[in-house]
Amino acid sequence: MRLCVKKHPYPWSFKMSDLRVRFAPSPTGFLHIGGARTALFNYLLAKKEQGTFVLRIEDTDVERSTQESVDAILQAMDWLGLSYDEGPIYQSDRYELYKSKVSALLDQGLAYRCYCTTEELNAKREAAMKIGGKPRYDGTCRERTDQPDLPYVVRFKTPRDGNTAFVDRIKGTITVENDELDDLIIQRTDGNPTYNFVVVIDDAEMGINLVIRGDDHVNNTVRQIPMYKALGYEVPEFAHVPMILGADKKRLSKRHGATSVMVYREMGFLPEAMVNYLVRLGWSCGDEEIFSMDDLIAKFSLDNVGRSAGVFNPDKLLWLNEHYIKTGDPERLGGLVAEQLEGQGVDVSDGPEMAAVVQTLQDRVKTLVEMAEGARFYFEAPVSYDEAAAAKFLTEEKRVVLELLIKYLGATVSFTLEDVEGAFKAMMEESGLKLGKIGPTVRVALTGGTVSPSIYEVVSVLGKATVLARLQKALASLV
RNA sequence: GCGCUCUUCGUCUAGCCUGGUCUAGGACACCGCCCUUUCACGGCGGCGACAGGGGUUCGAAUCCCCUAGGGCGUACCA
Repeated sequence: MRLCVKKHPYPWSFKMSDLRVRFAPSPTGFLHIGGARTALFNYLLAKKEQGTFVLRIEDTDVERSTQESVDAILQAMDWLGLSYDEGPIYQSDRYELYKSKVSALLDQGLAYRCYCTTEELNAKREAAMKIGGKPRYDGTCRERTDQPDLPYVVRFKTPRDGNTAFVDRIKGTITVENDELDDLIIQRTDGNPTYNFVVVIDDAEMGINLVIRGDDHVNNTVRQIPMYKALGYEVPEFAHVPMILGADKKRLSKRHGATSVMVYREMGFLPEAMVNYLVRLGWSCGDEEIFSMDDLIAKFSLDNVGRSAGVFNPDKLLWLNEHYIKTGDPERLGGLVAEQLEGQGVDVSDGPEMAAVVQTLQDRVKTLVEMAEGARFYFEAPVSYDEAAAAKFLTEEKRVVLELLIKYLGATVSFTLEDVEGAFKAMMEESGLKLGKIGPTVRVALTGGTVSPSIYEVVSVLGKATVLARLQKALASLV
Protein backbone atom coordinates (compact mmCIF):
# COMPACT_ATOMS: atom_id res chain seq x y z
CA MET A 1 0.00 0.00 0.00
CA ARG A 2 1.24 3.46 -0.88
CA LEU A 3 1.40 5.65 2.16
CA CYS A 4 1.26 9.39 2.05
CA VAL A 5 4.62 11.01 2.46
CA LYS A 6 5.31 13.24 5.38
CA LYS A 7 6.01 16.79 4.40
CA HIS A 8 7.23 18.26 7.66
CA PRO A 9 8.87 15.59 9.73
CA TYR A 10 9.75 17.35 12.93
CA PRO A 11 10.01 15.56 16.24
CA TRP A 12 7.22 15.07 18.74
CA SER A 13 7.68 15.81 22.39
CA PHE A 14 6.52 12.33 23.34
CA LYS A 15 6.69 8.79 22.02
CA MET A 16 3.98 8.24 19.43
CA SER A 17 2.96 4.98 21.02
CA ASP A 18 2.08 7.02 24.14
CA LEU A 19 -0.22 9.26 22.12
CA ARG A 20 -3.34 10.29 23.99
CA VAL A 21 -5.93 12.37 22.18
CA ARG A 22 -9.48 13.29 22.98
CA PHE A 23 -12.74 14.53 21.53
CA ALA A 24 -14.55 16.88 23.88
CA PRO A 25 -17.96 17.94 22.62
CA SER A 26 -20.28 20.09 24.67
CA PRO A 27 -23.71 18.47 24.78
CA THR A 28 -25.76 21.41 23.65
CA GLY A 29 -27.08 19.83 20.46
CA PHE A 30 -26.52 17.04 17.95
CA LEU A 31 -23.13 16.05 16.56
CA HIS A 32 -22.54 18.35 13.65
CA ILE A 33 -20.38 17.99 10.58
CA GLY A 34 -17.46 19.92 11.99
CA GLY A 35 -17.43 18.09 15.30
CA ALA A 36 -17.64 14.77 13.51
CA ARG A 37 -14.57 15.60 11.47
CA THR A 38 -12.63 16.63 14.56
CA ALA A 39 -13.64 13.40 16.25
CA LEU A 40 -12.65 11.46 13.14
CA PHE A 41 -9.19 13.00 12.97
CA ASN A 42 -8.61 12.20 16.63
CA TYR A 43 -9.84 8.67 16.18
CA LEU A 44 -7.74 8.04 13.09
CA LEU A 45 -4.54 9.28 14.61
CA ALA A 46 -5.10 7.30 17.81
CA LYS A 47 -5.74 4.14 15.80
CA LYS A 48 -2.83 4.71 13.52
CA GLU A 49 -0.35 5.27 16.32
CA GLN A 50 -2.04 2.76 18.60
CA GLY A 51 -2.56 5.51 21.09
CA THR A 52 -5.58 6.22 23.24
CA PHE A 53 -8.72 8.08 22.25
CA VAL A 54 -10.64 9.63 25.13
CA LEU A 55 -14.18 10.97 24.96
CA ARG A 56 -15.00 13.77 27.35
CA ILE A 57 -18.31 15.54 27.71
CA GLU A 58 -17.87 19.26 28.37
CA ASP A 59 -21.02 20.05 30.27
CA THR A 60 -19.95 22.96 32.42
CA ASP A 61 -22.62 25.11 30.81
CA VAL A 62 -25.44 23.82 32.99
CA GLU A 63 -28.02 25.94 31.21
CA ARG A 64 -27.54 24.45 27.78
CA SER A 65 -26.25 20.93 28.39
CA THR A 66 -28.71 18.06 28.08
CA GLN A 67 -28.63 14.29 28.35
CA GLU A 68 -30.48 14.05 25.02
CA SER A 69 -27.56 15.80 23.38
CA VAL A 70 -25.10 13.41 24.99
CA ASP A 71 -27.11 10.47 23.67
CA ALA A 72 -27.36 11.99 20.21
CA ILE A 73 -23.60 12.55 20.07
CA LEU A 74 -22.82 9.04 21.28
CA GLN A 75 -25.22 7.58 18.75
CA ALA A 76 -23.72 9.56 15.91
CA MET A 77 -20.19 8.52 16.80
CA ASP A 78 -21.31 4.95 16.94
CA TRP A 79 -22.91 5.23 13.53
CA LEU A 80 -19.70 6.64 12.07
CA GLY A 81 -17.70 3.87 13.69
CA LEU A 82 -15.71 6.16 15.96
CA SER A 83 -15.10 4.11 19.06
CA TYR A 84 -13.21 5.51 22.02
CA ASP A 85 -10.90 3.83 24.46
CA GLU A 86 -11.78 5.83 27.55
CA GLY A 87 -14.86 7.70 28.64
CA PRO A 88 -17.27 9.25 28.30
CA ILE A 89 -15.99 11.35 31.15
CA TYR A 90 -18.31 14.11 32.33
CA GLN A 91 -16.87 17.36 33.55
CA SER A 92 -19.85 17.80 35.80
CA ASP A 93 -18.51 14.86 37.83
CA ARG A 94 -15.23 16.60 38.44
CA TYR A 95 -16.19 19.85 40.14
CA GLU A 96 -14.28 18.97 43.30
CA LEU A 97 -11.09 18.77 41.31
CA TYR A 98 -11.70 22.10 39.61
CA LYS A 99 -12.56 23.77 42.91
CA SER A 100 -9.35 22.59 44.49
CA LYS A 101 -7.38 23.98 41.57
CA VAL A 102 -9.08 27.35 41.90
CA SER A 103 -8.17 27.45 45.59
CA ALA A 104 -4.61 26.48 44.85
CA LEU A 105 -4.25 29.26 42.32
CA LEU A 106 -5.86 31.73 44.71
CA ASP A 107 -3.51 30.66 47.51
CA GLN A 108 -0.50 31.08 45.31
CA GLY A 109 -1.61 34.50 44.20
CA LEU A 110 -1.93 33.30 40.61
CA ALA A 111 -5.62 34.07 40.54
CA TYR A 112 -7.78 36.67 42.26
CA ARG A 113 -11.34 37.53 43.14
CA CYS A 114 -12.98 40.09 40.91
CA TYR A 115 -16.00 42.00 42.11
CA CYS A 116 -16.74 43.94 38.95
CA THR A 117 -20.31 43.62 37.77
CA THR A 118 -21.35 42.69 34.28
CA GLU A 119 -22.61 46.23 33.76
CA GLU A 120 -19.28 47.72 34.78
CA LEU A 121 -17.45 45.30 32.53
CA ASN A 122 -19.61 46.15 29.52
CA ALA A 123 -19.12 49.84 30.13
CA LYS A 124 -15.36 49.37 30.32
CA ARG A 125 -15.33 47.37 27.09
CA GLU A 126 -17.28 50.01 25.26
CA ALA A 127 -15.06 52.76 26.57
CA ALA A 128 -11.95 50.88 25.52
CA MET A 129 -13.36 50.30 22.04
CA LYS A 130 -14.22 53.96 21.73
CA ILE A 131 -10.63 55.06 22.09
CA GLY A 132 -9.46 52.34 19.69
CA GLY A 133 -8.23 50.04 22.43
CA LYS A 134 -8.84 46.37 23.04
CA PRO A 135 -12.08 45.38 24.76
CA ARG A 136 -10.31 43.47 27.50
CA TYR A 137 -10.67 43.33 31.24
CA ASP A 138 -8.62 46.20 32.63
CA GLY A 139 -7.39 44.45 35.76
CA THR A 140 -9.30 46.60 38.23
CA CYS A 141 -9.38 43.91 40.92
CA ARG A 142 -6.04 42.34 40.08
CA GLU A 143 -4.16 43.86 42.99
CA ARG A 144 -7.10 44.19 45.31
CA THR A 145 -6.43 42.90 48.79
CA ASP A 146 -9.72 43.32 50.64
CA GLN A 147 -12.46 40.69 50.45
CA PRO A 148 -15.81 42.47 50.56
CA ASP A 149 -18.92 40.40 51.11
CA LEU A 150 -20.04 40.69 47.52
CA PRO A 151 -20.57 38.27 44.65
CA TYR A 152 -17.32 37.65 42.79
CA VAL A 153 -15.76 35.68 40.01
CA VAL A 154 -12.23 34.31 40.07
CA ARG A 155 -9.85 35.46 37.40
CA PHE A 156 -6.57 33.97 36.33
CA LYS A 157 -3.58 36.31 36.45
CA THR A 158 -2.33 36.18 32.92
CA PRO A 159 1.31 37.25 32.58
CA ARG A 160 1.58 40.76 31.18
CA ASP A 161 5.09 40.67 29.78
CA GLY A 162 6.62 38.66 27.00
CA ASN A 163 4.66 36.50 24.64
CA THR A 164 3.06 33.11 24.39
CA ALA A 165 3.93 30.87 21.48
CA PHE A 166 3.38 27.29 20.45
CA VAL A 167 4.07 25.14 17.44
CA ASP A 168 0.80 24.02 15.97
CA ARG A 169 1.14 20.66 14.22
CA ILE A 170 -1.01 21.91 11.36
CA LYS A 171 -0.53 25.66 11.23
CA GLY A 172 3.05 26.06 12.37
CA THR A 173 4.26 28.53 14.97
CA ILE A 174 1.69 30.88 16.45
CA THR A 175 2.78 33.74 18.68
CA VAL A 176 0.77 36.30 20.63
CA GLU A 177 2.06 39.09 22.84
CA ASN A 178 0.87 38.57 26.40
CA ASP A 179 -0.38 42.14 26.67
CA GLU A 180 -3.01 41.19 24.10
CA LEU A 181 -4.46 38.77 26.62
CA ASP A 182 -6.60 39.62 29.60
CA ASP A 183 -7.39 37.95 32.89
CA LEU A 184 -9.79 35.16 32.11
CA ILE A 185 -12.64 34.23 34.42
CA ILE A 186 -12.03 30.71 35.69
CA GLN A 187 -14.88 30.55 38.17
CA ARG A 188 -18.26 32.14 37.74
CA THR A 189 -20.28 33.99 40.35
CA ASP A 190 -22.31 30.82 40.89
CA GLY A 191 -19.13 28.92 41.70
CA ASN A 192 -19.00 26.92 38.48
CA PRO A 193 -15.72 26.78 36.60
CA THR A 194 -15.45 27.93 33.00
CA TYR A 195 -14.41 26.15 29.85
CA ASN A 196 -10.94 27.62 29.40
CA PHE A 197 -9.99 26.53 32.88
CA VAL A 198 -11.43 23.03 33.08
CA VAL A 199 -10.22 22.11 29.63
CA VAL A 200 -6.67 22.75 30.80
CA ILE A 201 -7.08 20.72 33.97
CA ASP A 202 -8.80 17.84 32.22
CA ASP A 203 -6.44 17.60 29.31
CA ALA A 204 -3.52 17.64 31.70
CA GLU A 205 -5.02 15.29 34.28
CA MET A 206 -6.07 12.84 31.57
CA GLY A 207 -2.60 12.84 30.16
CA ILE A 208 -3.66 14.24 26.80
CA ASN A 209 -0.45 15.02 24.96
CA LEU A 210 -1.93 16.15 21.64
CA VAL A 211 -4.99 18.33 21.47
CA ILE A 212 -6.68 18.14 18.07
CA ARG A 213 -9.55 20.60 17.92
CA GLY A 214 -11.19 23.20 15.73
CA ASP A 215 -9.47 26.24 14.38
CA ASP A 216 -11.79 28.45 16.39
CA HIS A 217 -9.78 27.53 19.47
CA VAL A 218 -6.39 28.92 18.46
CA ASN A 219 -7.11 32.07 20.38
CA ASN A 220 -8.02 30.04 23.43
CA THR A 221 -4.84 28.04 23.19
CA VAL A 222 -2.59 31.01 23.86
CA ARG A 223 -4.76 31.87 26.83
CA GLN A 224 -4.63 28.32 28.14
CA ILE A 225 -0.90 27.82 27.88
CA PRO A 226 -0.11 30.19 30.80
CA MET A 227 -2.62 28.24 32.88
CA TYR A 228 -0.90 24.93 32.21
CA LYS A 229 2.27 26.54 33.46
CA ALA A 230 0.67 28.14 36.51
CA LEU A 231 -0.93 24.83 37.42
CA GLY A 232 2.40 23.06 37.10
CA TYR A 233 1.31 20.95 34.14
CA GLU A 234 3.24 20.10 31.04
CA VAL A 235 1.88 21.89 27.99
CA PRO A 236 0.55 19.41 25.42
CA GLU A 237 1.01 19.71 21.68
CA PHE A 238 -1.74 21.23 19.59
CA ALA A 239 -3.20 20.72 16.15
CA HIS A 240 -5.96 23.07 15.06
CA VAL A 241 -8.01 21.83 12.15
CA PRO A 242 -9.51 24.45 9.84
CA MET A 243 -13.19 25.28 9.95
CA ILE A 244 -15.83 23.95 7.62
CA LEU A 245 -17.73 26.70 5.82
CA GLY A 246 -20.95 26.86 3.85
CA ALA A 247 -21.17 27.69 0.14
CA ASP A 248 -21.15 31.39 1.00
CA LYS A 249 -17.87 30.96 2.92
CA LYS A 250 -19.57 31.64 6.19
CA ARG A 251 -19.25 29.26 9.07
CA LEU A 252 -21.37 26.20 8.37
CA SER A 253 -24.79 26.49 9.97
CA LYS A 254 -28.37 25.36 9.63
CA ARG A 255 -29.13 27.78 6.87
CA HIS A 256 -26.67 25.92 4.65
CA GLY A 257 -28.77 22.77 4.96
CA ALA A 258 -28.39 19.80 7.26
CA THR A 259 -25.45 20.05 9.65
CA SER A 260 -26.29 17.11 11.87
CA VAL A 261 -24.58 13.92 10.78
CA MET A 262 -27.59 11.88 11.84
CA VAL A 263 -29.81 13.81 9.48
CA TYR A 264 -27.62 12.48 6.70
CA ARG A 265 -28.32 8.98 7.87
CA GLU A 266 -32.01 9.75 7.66
CA MET A 267 -31.47 11.04 4.15
CA GLY A 268 -30.10 7.66 3.15
CA PHE A 269 -26.37 8.18 3.45
CA LEU A 270 -23.96 5.44 4.41
CA PRO A 271 -21.54 6.10 7.27
CA GLU A 272 -18.52 5.17 5.15
CA ALA A 273 -19.52 7.87 2.65
CA MET A 274 -19.72 10.43 5.42
CA VAL A 275 -16.36 9.38 6.86
CA ASN A 276 -14.74 9.41 3.44
CA TYR A 277 -16.17 12.84 2.65
CA LEU A 278 -15.25 14.35 6.00
CA VAL A 279 -11.67 13.18 5.92
CA ARG A 280 -11.10 14.52 2.43
CA LEU A 281 -12.32 17.94 3.47
CA GLY A 282 -9.02 19.32 4.61
CA TRP A 283 -6.88 16.24 4.23
CA SER A 284 -5.54 14.51 1.16
CA CYS A 285 -3.31 11.70 0.09
CA GLY A 286 -2.10 12.46 -3.41
CA ASP A 287 -4.88 11.96 -5.94
CA GLU A 288 -6.76 9.35 -3.97
CA GLU A 289 -10.44 9.91 -3.33
CA ILE A 290 -11.77 6.64 -1.99
CA PHE A 291 -10.71 5.52 1.46
CA SER A 292 -12.05 2.80 3.70
CA MET A 293 -11.63 3.26 7.44
CA ASP A 294 -8.72 0.82 7.34
CA ASP A 295 -7.04 2.79 4.55
CA LEU A 296 -7.40 5.90 6.62
CA ILE A 297 -5.97 4.35 9.74
CA ALA A 298 -2.94 3.35 7.70
CA LYS A 299 -2.56 6.59 5.79
CA PHE A 300 -3.85 9.42 7.94
CA SER A 301 -1.35 12.00 9.07
CA LEU A 302 -1.58 15.51 10.43
CA ASP A 303 1.15 16.51 8.01
CA ASN A 304 -1.27 16.28 5.12
CA VAL A 305 -4.00 18.33 6.72
CA GLY A 306 -4.41 21.68 4.98
CA ARG A 307 -4.34 25.02 6.75
CA SER A 308 -7.26 26.75 5.07
CA ALA A 309 -10.96 26.47 5.75
CA GLY A 310 -13.02 24.28 3.41
CA VAL A 311 -16.47 24.59 1.95
CA PHE A 312 -18.88 21.76 2.65
CA ASN A 313 -19.97 20.32 -0.70
CA PRO A 314 -23.06 18.10 -0.51
CA ASP A 315 -22.64 17.08 -4.15
CA LYS A 316 -19.38 15.36 -3.49
CA LEU A 317 -20.77 13.64 -0.43
CA LEU A 318 -23.61 12.40 -2.61
CA TRP A 319 -21.14 11.10 -5.18
CA LEU A 320 -19.28 9.17 -2.50
CA ASN A 321 -22.54 7.77 -1.21
CA GLU A 322 -23.37 6.65 -4.72
CA HIS A 323 -20.00 4.96 -4.89
CA TYR A 324 -20.46 3.09 -1.64
CA ILE A 325 -23.96 2.02 -2.59
CA LYS A 326 -22.66 0.75 -5.90
CA THR A 327 -19.88 -1.25 -4.30
CA GLY A 328 -21.66 -2.20 -1.08
CA ASP A 329 -22.55 -5.71 0.01
CA PRO A 330 -26.11 -6.44 -1.21
CA GLU A 331 -26.96 -8.33 1.96
CA ARG A 332 -26.02 -5.44 4.17
CA LEU A 333 -27.68 -2.83 1.96
CA GLY A 334 -30.70 -5.09 1.79
CA GLY A 335 -31.02 -4.96 5.55
CA LEU A 336 -30.87 -1.18 5.53
CA VAL A 337 -33.39 -0.88 2.72
CA ALA A 338 -35.70 -3.34 4.45
CA GLU A 339 -35.63 -1.10 7.53
CA GLN A 340 -36.62 1.86 5.40
CA LEU A 341 -39.46 0.00 3.70
CA GLU A 342 -40.78 -1.40 6.95
CA GLY A 343 -40.72 2.11 8.31
CA GLN A 344 -43.04 3.01 5.47
CA GLY A 345 -45.33 0.13 6.29
CA VAL A 346 -44.22 -2.09 3.43
CA ASP A 347 -44.20 -5.80 4.22
CA VAL A 348 -40.97 -7.24 2.86
CA SER A 349 -41.27 -10.63 4.52
CA ASP A 350 -42.71 -12.61 1.62
CA GLY A 351 -41.40 -10.68 -1.35
CA PRO A 352 -38.30 -11.40 -3.40
CA GLU A 353 -34.85 -11.79 -1.85
CA MET A 354 -33.77 -8.39 -0.58
CA ALA A 355 -30.21 -8.85 -1.80
CA ALA A 356 -31.44 -9.62 -5.31
CA VAL A 357 -33.64 -6.55 -5.22
CA VAL A 358 -30.71 -4.42 -4.10
CA GLN A 359 -28.51 -5.70 -6.90
CA THR A 360 -30.94 -4.44 -9.52
CA LEU A 361 -30.87 -0.99 -7.94
CA GLN A 362 -27.28 -0.47 -6.82
CA ASP A 363 -26.13 1.14 -10.06
CA ARG A 364 -29.02 3.53 -10.38
CA VAL A 365 -29.52 5.26 -7.05
CA LYS A 366 -27.52 7.64 -4.91
CA THR A 367 -29.08 7.13 -1.49
CA LEU A 368 -30.79 4.43 0.53
CA VAL A 369 -33.93 6.51 0.45
CA GLU A 370 -33.92 6.41 -3.34
CA MET A 371 -33.20 2.72 -3.20
CA ALA A 372 -36.17 2.09 -0.95
CA GLU A 373 -38.38 4.07 -3.31
CA GLY A 374 -37.09 2.09 -6.26
CA ALA A 375 -37.54 -1.21 -4.44
CA ARG A 376 -41.06 -0.64 -3.33
CA PHE A 377 -42.76 -2.12 -6.41
CA TYR A 378 -41.06 -5.46 -5.80
CA PHE A 379 -43.15 -5.87 -2.67
CA GLU A 380 -46.34 -4.10 -3.58
CA ALA A 381 -48.27 -4.59 -6.80
CA PRO A 382 -49.08 -1.28 -8.45
CA VAL A 383 -52.39 -0.03 -7.07
CA SER A 384 -52.73 2.24 -10.07
CA TYR A 385 -50.72 2.92 -13.19
CA ASP A 386 -48.95 6.11 -14.04
CA GLU A 387 -51.62 7.92 -16.04
CA ALA A 388 -49.53 9.09 -18.97
CA ALA A 389 -47.71 5.77 -19.16
CA ALA A 390 -50.91 3.75 -19.15
CA ALA A 391 -52.41 5.94 -21.84
CA LYS A 392 -49.45 5.16 -24.02
CA PHE A 393 -48.42 1.61 -23.17
CA LEU A 394 -51.50 -0.08 -21.74
CA THR A 395 -53.82 0.50 -24.65
CA GLU A 396 -56.09 -2.02 -26.31
CA GLU A 397 -53.59 -2.56 -29.08
CA LYS A 398 -51.07 -3.83 -26.50
CA ARG A 399 -53.39 -6.71 -25.66
CA VAL A 400 -51.55 -9.00 -28.02
CA VAL A 401 -48.24 -8.11 -26.38
CA LEU A 402 -49.50 -8.94 -22.92
CA GLU A 403 -51.06 -12.16 -24.10
CA LEU A 404 -47.88 -13.25 -25.78
CA LEU A 405 -45.93 -12.38 -22.66
CA ILE A 406 -48.22 -14.47 -20.51
CA LYS A 407 -47.90 -17.35 -22.94
CA TYR A 408 -44.12 -17.33 -23.20
CA LEU A 409 -43.38 -16.50 -19.58
CA GLY A 410 -46.03 -18.95 -18.45
CA ALA A 411 -44.15 -21.65 -20.30
CA THR A 412 -40.87 -20.72 -18.67
CA VAL A 413 -40.14 -22.88 -15.67
CA SER A 414 -37.17 -21.26 -14.03
CA PHE A 415 -36.98 -17.48 -13.86
CA THR A 416 -33.26 -17.07 -13.89
CA LEU A 417 -32.04 -14.02 -15.76
CA GLU A 418 -30.93 -16.27 -18.66
CA ASP A 419 -34.25 -18.06 -18.92
CA VAL A 420 -36.22 -14.84 -18.77
CA GLU A 421 -34.06 -13.34 -21.44
CA GLY A 422 -34.46 -16.51 -23.49
CA ALA A 423 -38.22 -16.35 -23.23
CA PHE A 424 -38.28 -12.74 -24.39
CA LYS A 425 -35.89 -13.52 -27.25
CA ALA A 426 -38.03 -16.42 -28.41
CA MET A 427 -41.15 -14.34 -28.22
CA MET A 428 -39.60 -11.49 -30.16
CA GLU A 429 -38.26 -13.78 -32.81
CA GLU A 430 -41.49 -15.64 -33.35
CA SER A 431 -43.73 -12.61 -33.22
CA GLY A 432 -41.48 -10.15 -35.00
CA LEU A 433 -41.95 -7.64 -32.20
CA LYS A 434 -38.98 -5.51 -31.18
CA LEU A 435 -38.10 -5.02 -27.54
CA GLY A 436 -38.97 -1.37 -27.94
CA LYS A 437 -42.56 -2.42 -28.55
CA ILE A 438 -42.68 -4.71 -25.56
CA GLY A 439 -40.48 -3.21 -22.88
CA PRO A 440 -42.46 -0.15 -21.87
CA THR A 441 -45.67 -2.15 -21.65
CA VAL A 442 -44.14 -4.80 -19.41
CA ARG A 443 -42.56 -2.14 -17.27
CA VAL A 444 -45.81 -0.30 -16.67
CA ALA A 445 -47.67 -3.54 -16.04
CA LEU A 446 -45.11 -4.76 -13.55
CA THR A 447 -44.00 -1.60 -11.82
CA GLY A 448 -46.78 0.86 -12.48
CA GLY A 449 -44.43 3.41 -13.99
CA THR A 450 -41.85 4.07 -16.67
CA VAL A 451 -38.71 3.99 -14.59
CA SER A 452 -37.25 0.79 -13.23
CA PRO A 453 -34.26 -1.51 -13.50
CA SER A 454 -33.86 -3.55 -16.67
CA ILE A 455 -37.04 -5.50 -17.39
CA TYR A 456 -35.24 -8.83 -17.57
CA GLU A 457 -33.97 -8.25 -14.06
CA VAL A 458 -37.33 -7.08 -12.83
CA VAL A 459 -39.09 -10.12 -14.26
CA SER A 460 -36.45 -12.47 -12.91
CA VAL A 461 -36.40 -11.04 -9.41
CA LEU A 462 -40.17 -10.68 -9.17
CA GLY A 463 -40.63 -14.37 -9.99
CA LYS A 464 -43.11 -16.20 -12.11
CA ALA A 465 -46.22 -16.06 -9.94
CA THR A 466 -46.02 -12.34 -9.30
CA VAL A 467 -45.17 -11.50 -12.90
CA LEU A 468 -48.05 -13.49 -14.33
CA ALA A 469 -50.46 -12.04 -11.80
CA ARG A 470 -49.46 -8.50 -12.61
CA LEU A 471 -49.63 -9.13 -16.35
CA GLN A 472 -53.13 -10.51 -15.96
CA LYS A 473 -54.13 -7.55 -13.93
CA ALA A 474 -52.79 -5.21 -16.59
CA LEU A 475 -54.65 -7.13 -19.24
CA ALA A 476 -57.85 -6.63 -17.33
CA SER A 477 -57.35 -2.92 -17.08
CA LEU A 478 -56.45 -2.04 -20.66
CA VAL A 479 -57.90 1.25 -21.81
C1' G B 1 -11.47 48.61 15.88
C1' C B 2 -7.69 45.20 17.73
C1' G B 3 -5.38 40.20 17.65
C1' C B 4 -4.55 35.46 15.28
C1' U B 5 -4.81 33.22 10.69
C1' C B 6 -5.85 31.82 5.57
C1' U B 7 -5.71 32.69 -0.06
C1' U B 8 -4.21 27.12 -6.78
C1' C B 9 -10.33 25.64 -11.51
C1' G B 10 -17.50 27.17 -8.98
C1' U B 11 -16.07 23.34 -4.86
C1' C B 12 -12.43 19.59 -2.45
C1' U B 13 -7.40 19.37 -3.53
C1' A B 14 -1.92 17.81 -5.81
C1' G B 15 2.32 20.75 -6.47
C1' C B 16 5.08 25.00 -2.50
C1' C B 17 9.51 23.23 2.59
C1' U B 18 14.18 21.04 -1.24
C1' G B 19 12.71 27.38 -7.67
C1' G B 20 13.27 24.56 -13.78
C1' U B 21 10.16 17.87 -14.94
C1' C B 22 3.65 22.86 -14.36
C1' U B 23 1.71 24.94 -21.92
C1' A B 24 -0.37 23.64 -13.19
C1' G B 25 -2.34 17.20 -12.17
C1' G B 26 -6.73 14.60 -9.92
C1' A B 27 -11.88 14.59 -8.02
C1' C B 28 -17.10 16.63 -7.58
C1' A B 29 -20.35 19.66 -10.38
C1' C B 30 -21.39 21.38 -15.36
C1' C B 31 -21.41 20.72 -20.96
C1' G B 32 -20.89 17.42 -25.34
C1' C B 33 -20.45 12.61 -27.72
C1' C B 34 -20.86 7.22 -27.38
C1' C B 35 -23.50 3.04 -25.13
C1' U B 36 -28.84 2.07 -24.29
C1' U B 37 -35.97 -1.20 -23.91
C1' U B 38 -36.98 3.31 -19.44
C1' C B 39 -34.21 5.73 -15.63
C1' A B 40 -29.53 5.28 -14.50
C1' C B 41 -24.44 3.17 -14.70
C1' G B 42 -20.29 3.24 -17.72
C1' G B 43 -16.66 5.04 -21.58
C1' C B 44 -14.49 9.23 -24.07
C1' G B 45 -13.85 14.43 -24.54
C1' G B 46 -14.58 19.67 -23.08
C1' C B 47 -14.97 24.05 -19.91
C1' G B 48 -12.22 25.86 -15.83
C1' A B 49 -7.35 28.22 -11.17
C1' C B 50 -1.66 29.89 -9.20
C1' A B 51 -6.10 36.87 -5.33
C1' G B 52 -3.37 41.64 -7.11
C1' G B 53 1.24 44.37 -7.31
C1' G B 54 6.31 44.75 -6.64
C1' G B 55 10.97 42.45 -6.00
C1' U B 56 15.07 38.24 -5.90
C1' U B 57 16.67 34.92 -9.95
C1' C B 58 18.93 32.89 -16.27
C1' G B 59 14.14 30.95 -14.47
C1' A B 60 8.72 31.64 -9.36
C1' A B 61 2.49 28.59 -8.18
C1' U B 62 7.01 27.67 -5.45
C1' C B 63 11.60 32.57 -1.96
C1' C B 64 10.93 38.04 0.05
C1' C B 65 7.83 42.57 0.65
C1' C B 66 3.28 45.25 0.14
C1' U B 67 -1.99 45.49 -0.93
C1' A B 68 -6.74 43.36 -1.19
C1' G B 69 -10.21 39.80 0.29
C1' G B 70 -11.89 35.73 3.60
C1' G B 71 -12.21 33.06 8.31
C1' C B 72 -11.81 32.92 13.59
C1' G B 73 -11.47 35.36 18.23
C1' U B 74 -12.29 39.57 21.14
C1' A B 75 -18.65 36.24 26.73
C1' C B 76 -19.63 34.93 34.11
C1' C B 77 -20.60 29.86 25.62
C1' A B 78 -17.77 25.98 24.55
